[in-house]
Amino acid sequence: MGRGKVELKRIENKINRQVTFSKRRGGLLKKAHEISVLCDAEVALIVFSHKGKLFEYSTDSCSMDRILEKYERYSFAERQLVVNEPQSPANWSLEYSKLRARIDLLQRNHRHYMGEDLDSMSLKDLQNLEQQLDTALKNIRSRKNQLLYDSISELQRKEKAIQEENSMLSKQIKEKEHEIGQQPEWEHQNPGPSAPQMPPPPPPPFLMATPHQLPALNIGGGYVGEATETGTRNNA
Amino acid sequence: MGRGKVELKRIENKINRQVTFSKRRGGLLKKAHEISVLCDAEVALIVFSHKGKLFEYSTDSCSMDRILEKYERYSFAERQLVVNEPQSPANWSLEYSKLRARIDLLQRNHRHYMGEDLDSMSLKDLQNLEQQLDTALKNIRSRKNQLLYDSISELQRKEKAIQEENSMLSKQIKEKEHEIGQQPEWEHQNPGPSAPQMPPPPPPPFLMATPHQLPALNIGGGYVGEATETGTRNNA
DNA sequence: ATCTATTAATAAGA
DNA sequence: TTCTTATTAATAGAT
Repeated sequence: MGRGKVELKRIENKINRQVTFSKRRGGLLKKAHEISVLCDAEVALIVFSHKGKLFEYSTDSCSMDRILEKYERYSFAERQLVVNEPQSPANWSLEYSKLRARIDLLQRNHRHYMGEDLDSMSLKDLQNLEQQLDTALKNIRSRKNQLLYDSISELQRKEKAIQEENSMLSKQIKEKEHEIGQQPEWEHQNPGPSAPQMPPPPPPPFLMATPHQLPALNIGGGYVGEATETGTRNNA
Repeated sequence: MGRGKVELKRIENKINRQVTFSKRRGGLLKKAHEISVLCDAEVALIVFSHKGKLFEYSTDSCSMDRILEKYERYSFAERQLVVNEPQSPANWSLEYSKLRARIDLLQRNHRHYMGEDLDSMSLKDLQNLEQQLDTALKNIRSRKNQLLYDSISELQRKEKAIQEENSMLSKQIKEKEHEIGQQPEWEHQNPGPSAPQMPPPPPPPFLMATPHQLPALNIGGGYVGEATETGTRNNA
């Protein structure tokens, strides 16, 4: 819109670029505000000019910080925060405050995840948080069950191996007896040397802990698992 | 732009609002990208829909996180929030690593709270985490219900006040009629001026959001709500 | 989602 | 920076 189409590439003329920036920046902030009001959306817009000057807009009902915090809650691709060790002493102070800021943010967030400091949160935020925790809880329980099942399988495997070893040993003993001759006392003490059916061992102790979370522990039968994933991510 | 001017206020029609949001969101992201390219600016744009769905744009040369980090640096610089700066240079390095360690911890923690990175956790850890999240979830739901009940009380209070005002006005009208003489037409238009039993108002809109989370909120009769949206993430 | 009549944004020029 | 104006772009309402 304007006297002539404009190609989507960096404007090389410096003056022109600055003028365009100024105009479009106004338009962008305006549109951000409009969608925020018209559609009841939460918008956070940050623009740094080429020269590094900061311009920002955020939906007034909540501050920029609040939206960024919310964003972090969503964006669980955690920032790995590549902080280069400050080189010169002049940078120390700056880097230090950066870290402090980040810690504050994380801590605030964490308190929310602990179900604390909820007074500042809106109903909608609470609902989102609830959903996230619910999903997390499902994942955690799923993982826990997986560990339990693994343990059980391992124990069963061991049991089987030991039983087989047992049979083997019994057989060997019998052979020895035949070679050397009868030793009736032994027979008495080991009445069924190769008894094929031993009673199953008691369940491992941790199974007693939370019985209600293991509704269908069909050991040796089909696998019972649960798939959980609510939060999906689309990238276009 | 469009068939008719549009007033800068919340679009009350839900369908309309959603359509407009979808269209303008596209426009906004596009314009953000354009200014970013044309003018060589760094842009970070975060939009949460009314329902809490996240949309974002950030200048590709640097990630969203980098821009947000930069923003925080600016923001904090402006607020001059220089937190207890370490005093002697000898301490700086130490303090710095301390903060780093703390951040790493918080981040790892946060992922666990999101139900991620669980492979490294022991069964005991998982059980603890489960317990904590369960408690947190209870708090959050409790707080949410508190908000809902507060809203309801407030609405009921208002309703009562309005009804009383209504009765008062009706009474005044009747008195006027007596003074001036019969005006039967009025009587017809206001059939029951001080009707003591009005039908209950519909439940407030937010009640429609998550029916299953409000097991006992039988206010003004039953209702049927709609399911909530899970947090998804789009990147354009 | 697609189509257009309109309005809004803005490029270029002053 | 600001104003003007010719043009393009965005989009409201309808389909």
